[in-house]
Amino acid sequence: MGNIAIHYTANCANCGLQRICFANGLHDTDLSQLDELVNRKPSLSKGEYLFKEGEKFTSLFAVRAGAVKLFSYDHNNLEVIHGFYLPGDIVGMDSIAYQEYQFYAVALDVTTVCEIPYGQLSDLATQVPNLYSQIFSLMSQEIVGSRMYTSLLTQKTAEQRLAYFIWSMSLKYKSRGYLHTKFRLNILHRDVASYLNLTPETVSRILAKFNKLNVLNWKKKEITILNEEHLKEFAGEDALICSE
Amino acid sequence: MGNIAIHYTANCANCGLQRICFANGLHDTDLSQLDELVNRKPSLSKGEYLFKEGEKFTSLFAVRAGAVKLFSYDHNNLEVIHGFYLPGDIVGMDSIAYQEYQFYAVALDVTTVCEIPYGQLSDLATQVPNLYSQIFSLMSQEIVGSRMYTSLLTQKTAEQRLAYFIWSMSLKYKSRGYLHTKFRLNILHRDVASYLNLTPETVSRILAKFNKLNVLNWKKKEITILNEEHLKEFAGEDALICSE
DNA sequence: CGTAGGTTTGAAGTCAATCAACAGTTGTGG
DNA sequence: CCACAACTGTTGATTGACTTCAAACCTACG
Repeated sequence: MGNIAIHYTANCANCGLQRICFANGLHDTDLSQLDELVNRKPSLSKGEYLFKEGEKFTSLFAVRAGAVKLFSYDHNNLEVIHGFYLPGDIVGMDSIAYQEYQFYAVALDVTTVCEIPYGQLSDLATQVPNLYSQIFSLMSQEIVGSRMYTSLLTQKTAEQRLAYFIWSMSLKYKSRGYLHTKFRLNILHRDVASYLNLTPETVSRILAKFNKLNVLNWKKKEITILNEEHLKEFAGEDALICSE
Repeated sequence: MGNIAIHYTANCANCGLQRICFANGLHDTDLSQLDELVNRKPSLSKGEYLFKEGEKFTSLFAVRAGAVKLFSYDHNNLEVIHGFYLPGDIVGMDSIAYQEYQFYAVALDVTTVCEIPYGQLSDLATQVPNLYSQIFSLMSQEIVGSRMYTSLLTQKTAEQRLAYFIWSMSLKYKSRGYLHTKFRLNILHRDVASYLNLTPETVSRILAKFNKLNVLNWKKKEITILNEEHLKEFAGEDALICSE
């Protein structure tokens, strides 16, 4: 069961995610400049931190593989989860305004990221206006995404929230070209509950219901969607905007 | 009771809000360039729209006086309120990523705004790196602010939410140099309820309680805070970060 | 001065949380 | 590789914070 190390040089030009990363809309020459400042780290294993709350803000991170959760602690020292980041997502933009990271970011699985030093990105952008537009656009999407998340938590029932969450994960995999009706999602039910502002008990009860109704099955980190239409209905008719 | 029109030329250099607007940290020469692209509109009266959902995105708006609410409609055609904007706040940043405004923005009172055409702002910023930093910073603050708002709605009780809302309004007036224990706030209880994800009935009941306990009084658009310490306690010990 | 929209107050209802007990899963050390 | 401990997930009974429904009372403004 030894792994054979596959050796190739990752770069922005050959990255399958460039359409949804900073690289979107850049010319080849600009792309190679962006490529040069990206620091490609070795894989993080489960439980390793990208950054912690209060640390000096230095870089943004683009997720290339795996999954990252962003969280803080409430006054009872319980985790409050602000989001899950999958390949193509950018982590850390909320910390630009401040000198330090605002939250904790931890790998949920074996995860690879591109580290993008913010100072250098910012410098490069002064020479590449398209890059600025791209950063603005991503930040603006983050604001709208955050408003939509708030609507999800406040306007929808527990059942709708969970159905929407799973449906949007499925959509994400679909947009990345993966199978979207059966995929691995290494997120604890407890963490999903926290993200959706529910208790693990409630999540468990709703999953039991979905399973009974043959809508979907979530066992051992593996999600199987059995009835997409039905799932969408549970998510609520006026499905929220999904950025991708 | 006729008004005497006071005639003077408003500009960024003499604006009392420059520290919290885009102008923050700019040199005099850059400031005058920013000043030139700002379009100062005549006052809006109550009920006039800055923009509507779906309209082409052209400009950001800095509130100079009055109040603006940002909202959309839910599936029952009821208003969902995303925020209130007071002097010094910037409206519209969530729409940068898209070609069109994402929400409705309406004046709640007689309101004056500076219209900042986004294309021109963006062009100017390519020549003035400090301006870029300032835009990034404001957007990043908007993201963090949005996360904090979500925490408020999901982690706090109805009583804490309302106490925090009033307390943060008071702080805002304080930071702008106004009296912070007695001020006019032309926001309907119904709108506050919507913003805090409560019903008007619940807001009414809690205000009755605060009034009975001599914590504060909110009658006829006028808020009087009688016991600041007590109000802060009702808002919850680990008071949320307030950006200003 | 009258009326429509906003607010208040009380009674009844509900969704999801909490509490509690058990079952299944994972990971670790002997 | 098994055994045990610690963690994670499930299920049922009960509770509570806020909503919903209903009706009366303001108050702003034509």
